[in-house]
Amino acid sequence: MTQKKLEEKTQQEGRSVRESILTAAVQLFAEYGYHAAPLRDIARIAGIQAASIYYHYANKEALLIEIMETHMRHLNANLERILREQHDPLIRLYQAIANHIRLHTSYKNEFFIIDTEIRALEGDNRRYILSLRDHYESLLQDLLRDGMERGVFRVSDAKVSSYAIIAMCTEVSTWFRPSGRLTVQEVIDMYSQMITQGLLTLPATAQTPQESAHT
Amino acid sequence: MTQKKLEEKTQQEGRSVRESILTAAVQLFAEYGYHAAPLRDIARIAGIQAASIYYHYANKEALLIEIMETHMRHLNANLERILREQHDPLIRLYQAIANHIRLHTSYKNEFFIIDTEIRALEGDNRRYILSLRDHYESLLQDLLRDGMERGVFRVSDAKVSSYAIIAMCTEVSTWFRPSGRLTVQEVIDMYSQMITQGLLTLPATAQTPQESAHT
DNA sequence: AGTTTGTCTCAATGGGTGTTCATGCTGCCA
DNA sequence: TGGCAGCATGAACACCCATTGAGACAAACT
Repeated sequence: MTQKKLEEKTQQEGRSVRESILTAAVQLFAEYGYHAAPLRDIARIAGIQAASIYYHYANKEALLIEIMETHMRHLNANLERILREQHDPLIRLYQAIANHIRLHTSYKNEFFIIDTEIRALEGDNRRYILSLRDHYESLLQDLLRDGMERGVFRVSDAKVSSYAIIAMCTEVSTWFRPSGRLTVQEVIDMYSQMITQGLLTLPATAQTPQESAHT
Repeated sequence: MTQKKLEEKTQQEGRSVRESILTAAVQLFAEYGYHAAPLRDIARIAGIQAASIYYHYANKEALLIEIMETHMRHLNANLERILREQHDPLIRLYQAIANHIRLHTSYKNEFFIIDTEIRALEGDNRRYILSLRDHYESLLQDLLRDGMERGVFRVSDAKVSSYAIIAMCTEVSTWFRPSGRLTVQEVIDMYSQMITQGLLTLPATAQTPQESAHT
């Protein structure tokens, strides 16, 4: 089949078979987990036979990798652009949070898979996806450290802070519903406020209580 | 075998076979995931045959439930005690954070399983574990709402704030190492400060930037 | 026309899975 | 001494899985 004909067929079906397979995989990996999602079910949802998947992908793991790589690259590219275009630490942080939450709500299932199925990968594949995640973390850490040096952010452990920010913003994907009570923008502003200002009404002059913590 | 003799054997072996099975299950569920952890491997680590597991547990899912129930109950019981014994919102919050992080670092694997394998449960079991989680969330939300009413915490969405706090404190279990750079106590204080005071040096008189968020 | 190329399918393969069951062993008690 | 309860086992069962390979079919090219 020639390229011209292929594109016609793609347009005709609305999207290529390859995409149908990936969409089905996202759905089932997110719902049941990678290991509990049979290739046959993915094929059925995509409207083909299980064997046909192997024409488009090398194996089951290749589906997982493509899902993870695509969206991790997307996340990284956006953050890199923000760091390139903005230089005020507070605006950078806000936009980083917005980027993270927007992608994690727009591609709920995909990012949920990234968060829960890394251990299903093996060897080089695992290392590769982890390197993308590490890159994202270090970009955010650079942002935080720069803000601390400029006196905008309180001096703290940039690594730990980045983990905390990523964790809370990532988890939005587990409860957010587009039809729910809050809009994405509202969630972004809430998280931004919580991350920058915390929960207290007044800046504590005294320290956070550290006595009698343990009963 | 009489009860007395059973206990002797237990002491002798250091712990009962039942516990060995559970310990092995925790290890493998955390490392490979519930579905990817074969019962035969669990048995081998516990030093018995796969069939022997069925004398102690009804099936594989029973292992998962026991792990999840034990530690969710533990987490809840501690938070309930804190709310009973403490009434200052700030101390309550600090101790809630400390409790969460202490358990999530002491029982890393167990809580990691709770967070990632709920979808492996079915029907009533799933509902039961989810109800324990919901209970924990509502306890924390009560704590936050009370603090807001008393003017200690900035008024915000208690639900969303509780999700954010839980998410960031939970994720500690994925990176914390007892032999690492930070002690548990240091981590607790960092998170407590970040949650209550945020990242900024100064309380922002102006609003968090909301313009030009989207590129 | 015949040939090639892209796409898909059917049927089979080989291996792994949770679980069951009949049986064996061991120490206790009557 | 015989029988019983607790515990463990090896072998089997029934199923499900990812993957493969040979072939079917259609469209496109020569």
